[in-house]
Amino acid sequence: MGNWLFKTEPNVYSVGDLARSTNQICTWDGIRNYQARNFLRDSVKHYDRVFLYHCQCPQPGIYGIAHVHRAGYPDPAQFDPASAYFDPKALSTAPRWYCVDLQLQHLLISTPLLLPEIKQHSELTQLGLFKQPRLSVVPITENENELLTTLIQNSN
DNA sequence: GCCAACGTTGGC
DNA sequence: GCCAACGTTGGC
Repeated sequence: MGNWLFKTEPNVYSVGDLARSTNQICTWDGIRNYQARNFLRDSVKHYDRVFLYHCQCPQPGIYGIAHVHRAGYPDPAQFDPASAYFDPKALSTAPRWYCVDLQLQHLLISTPLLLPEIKQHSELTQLGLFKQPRLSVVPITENENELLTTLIQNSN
């Protein structure tokens, strides 16, 4: 069972948007970075746990927890000329980009785990969030998962 | 808006 | 395949 942290800009897509969608399920599409693509295609599995992180906003932090409802499959947006995520070089026979479906488990909008608190914990300084700040899909170790979960439970 | 880090592109 | 130029990311 894997654990992950996915970043999103709430102006583009937020945990609140996910909470309002049908069955609280969404397609996590539009990832256009090869390392993140490889994770989505090869490593993110059904029922894996995903911490949802809001970035590029006044108070960056974890605003929700989801699980993987459907593991990696070709991102439909790459084939859609009307989509901002359209990729003319992607072929249906050779997709370039992958997505997963997420289902929301815990909405933390009113009690997020904010970045300054995450940074206070020395055990979390090795988070992929900090080691690979450009990556929007990063793995979380089991120890990190447990600590993040405890911190989130304590504030809820 | 700034800036550091780092990914991508394209000429050679 | 190298590498300079350029683009993107994300905290502040």
